[in-house]
Amino acid sequence: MTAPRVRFAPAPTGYLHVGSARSALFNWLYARHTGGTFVLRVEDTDEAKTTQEFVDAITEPLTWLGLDWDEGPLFQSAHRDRHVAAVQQLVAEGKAYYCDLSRDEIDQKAADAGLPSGYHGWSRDRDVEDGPGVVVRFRAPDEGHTVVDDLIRGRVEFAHDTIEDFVIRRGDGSPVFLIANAVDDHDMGITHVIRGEDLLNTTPKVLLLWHALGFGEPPTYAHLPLLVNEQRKKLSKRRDDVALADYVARGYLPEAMRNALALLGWGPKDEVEIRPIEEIIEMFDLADVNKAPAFFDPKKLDHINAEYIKAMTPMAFVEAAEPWLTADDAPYPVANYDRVVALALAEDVQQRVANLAEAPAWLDWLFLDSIDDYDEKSWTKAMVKGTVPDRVLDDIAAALADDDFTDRDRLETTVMAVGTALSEELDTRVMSQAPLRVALTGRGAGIPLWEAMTHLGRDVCLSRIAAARARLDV
RNA sequence: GCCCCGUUCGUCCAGUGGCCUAGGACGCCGGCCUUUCACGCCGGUAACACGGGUUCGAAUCCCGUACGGGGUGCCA
Repeated sequence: MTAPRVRFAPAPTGYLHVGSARSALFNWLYARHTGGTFVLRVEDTDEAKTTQEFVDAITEPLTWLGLDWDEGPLFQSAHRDRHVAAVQQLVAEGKAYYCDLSRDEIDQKAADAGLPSGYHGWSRDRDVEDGPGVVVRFRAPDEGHTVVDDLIRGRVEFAHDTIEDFVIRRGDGSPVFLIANAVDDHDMGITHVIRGEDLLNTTPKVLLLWHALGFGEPPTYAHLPLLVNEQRKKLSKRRDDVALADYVARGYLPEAMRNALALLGWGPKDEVEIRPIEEIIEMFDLADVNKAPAFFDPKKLDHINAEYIKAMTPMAFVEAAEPWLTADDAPYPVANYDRVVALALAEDVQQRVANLAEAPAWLDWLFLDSIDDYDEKSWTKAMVKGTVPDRVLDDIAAALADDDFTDRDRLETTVMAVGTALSEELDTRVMSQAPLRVALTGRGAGIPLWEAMTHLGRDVCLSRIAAARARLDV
């Protein structure tokens, strides 16, 4: 048995759809699992010129995901002569014919004849001459059926009388994808066609052309279940996040995205979901792919991404997060960003974020010149409803007045001691950390204070405590 | 309308005739840890769409019904 050759054949639409990315991934997994070849082919059959920008919109996300291809990108448009020749061959052999009927005329004829809408072979024997606006239709068999032996779905039968004489060349002379697919898959020696279920219905047409062209043994097909949204509808560009680039922008890691995508329609038998791609390649098998559509759950993606983030080294995390940490819209003056500080606090941030884009919000107070906006609820809770916040702040300021702020443990001990002392004096529980946190960060929750305080430094800490204390008296 | 596909916890997946009083993960709920929020740990919630067969035995095989989805273009 020869090594499999699979292909991922996206249309150049200007972005890579997550559903397409999943198809690409499954092709890639199958190729890597079997030691086969993964071919990238851009399906630019239509008129529209394929610009470099549109090609990049496909290759960049694939590269980001780590899905390397062995051949390509090949362009369907480059083989147009072959496609046209195939059409001519079919016409010459009487297996296809010219038709000059417009869509309106076809609808009219169907209505007049009381037939279901659609084309009913009216031009088969009209001997239409080729010319501008004239299409070529394939003479579909009237009887019998075509069987698609699908690796995922099993045997699927299509009765020929339900397949109309479909167009294989447009009025402008351009071949449609059906014939281009048959010819290219044949010429490129593709052995397995792995794609979305939305293409299942087109398969018998391609097979019919394949055999009419005398191509011999056709590829094996495997139709993947569709990716759907919460409403169980096919992911649509309009209301769903379908562009892979959007996920990149929101700080998802390629390894996490790839892992998450691999879990849609397939799952490892040992039930360990988050694992190295090498293991997934090892275990992957098309025969194990599910048939039912899968909802791409953002919550699950977040969880997987969070796990990958926690597993990163602090350095790797900071480097990966820096595009967000140093973005123009960061919640602090970007010039204040300090990698050393980010690195020192990375682990605390890593266990709190689901994606890289969330990182700046946890570190903002370290890079802000001063706290100008206190979170209202936090302020109320710690400073208004809290127990003697004024005393807490005063005592902390006094206790820390001579500290050099280099020892995180000492800072913690000192601050906690203030709470303990006050608790005894007033015979009630006094929390010293809450007012301090609000004074320093403007919020009631966040990463641990102590290490961060050593980076913020004595002067900044003390002045923020004083600022909060002053606000308390207003 | 016609053609095709599908149906295991809310979601994703495991399960390919007996190991299933159906397992894991996410979510959710509760608890522990904690002078923040998280993390972590422990526990709980919850499903074989329905009806007929076949079989000693069915989530697993067959048929039907219901529901959902996809396709019905000179888009791919």
